[in-house]
Amino acid sequence: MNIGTAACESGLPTKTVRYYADIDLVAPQGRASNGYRAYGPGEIRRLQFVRRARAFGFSVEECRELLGLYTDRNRASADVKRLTLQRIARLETQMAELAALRDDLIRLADACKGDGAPDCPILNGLAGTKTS
Amino acid sequence: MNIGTAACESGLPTKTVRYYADIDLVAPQGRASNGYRAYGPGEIRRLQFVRRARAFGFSVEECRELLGLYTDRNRASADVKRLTLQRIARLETQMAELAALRDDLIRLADACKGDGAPDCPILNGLAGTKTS
DNA sequence: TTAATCCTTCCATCCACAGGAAGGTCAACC
DNA sequence: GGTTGACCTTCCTGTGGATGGAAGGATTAA
Repeated sequence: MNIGTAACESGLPTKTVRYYADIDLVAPQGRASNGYRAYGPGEIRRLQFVRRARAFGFSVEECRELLGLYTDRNRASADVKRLTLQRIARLETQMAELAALRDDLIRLADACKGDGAPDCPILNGLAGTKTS
Repeated sequence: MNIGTAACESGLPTKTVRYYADIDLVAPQGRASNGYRAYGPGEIRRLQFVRRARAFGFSVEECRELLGLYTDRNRASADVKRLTLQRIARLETQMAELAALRDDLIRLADACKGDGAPDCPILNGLAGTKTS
């Protein structure tokens, strides 16, 4: 299977598949006589796996680790669960930070009439001037 | 005021202040005779402004726009409010996406006993195998 | 005087690719 | 046989927003 087909089957852009080969995340089976990368069903499965894990926000390095566990027949699901719980915790933190930001911005926006007046509470807020 | 002092006063790393000068986001007043960047109170205020706006998640380009409005005496607060509301909407979207991810991961993690057993529902889930 | 600190420029690095140039390969069609 | 067009290769550059470091000049305190 050429890289185009592999990309199509795995749902990844060709560039990404080539990139994953470059960084040795998912290496092709080998090379055809013309130098083309050759992919088999196993690589497709791994590419799909990485695509899903990336969509779940795992970094490429985490994907590498997950792939190792995925491929390892003696894998311990405890390790996988650990990574997943870490990822969940990171998501919670990110969400809390975003929520705090949003609340601050909402407070600023609420104080702003939004007309053409030159005195803008948002700018004052960002400038550190007291707003309330 | 030299760049070190300006960095200290504004709460930004020296490197970042220099970077902002390079990309012409906050230019120094001028240069001293020895070539050192010279900052005044006005620049400090703008650096602080950018630091806060960046902390609020505005991109550097948005900061540039906000700075323009901040500096413009005939600024219209409607423009500022528009940017802020856009930013809030973007935050809401991001949070919703993160929440969806988290819920999916929690569902996977819940299905996983987390023992040493080789059959891991999380890996199966990431691999696209049916889990429920 | 000398050591420490500060400043300058320039270059490299991070993440995870994306875009594009220059050129080789292959199948189909006229 | 020629030509188009799709596909493949490598290599280089750029993204955002800095950060780290090297090499070298300036300033300052002891």
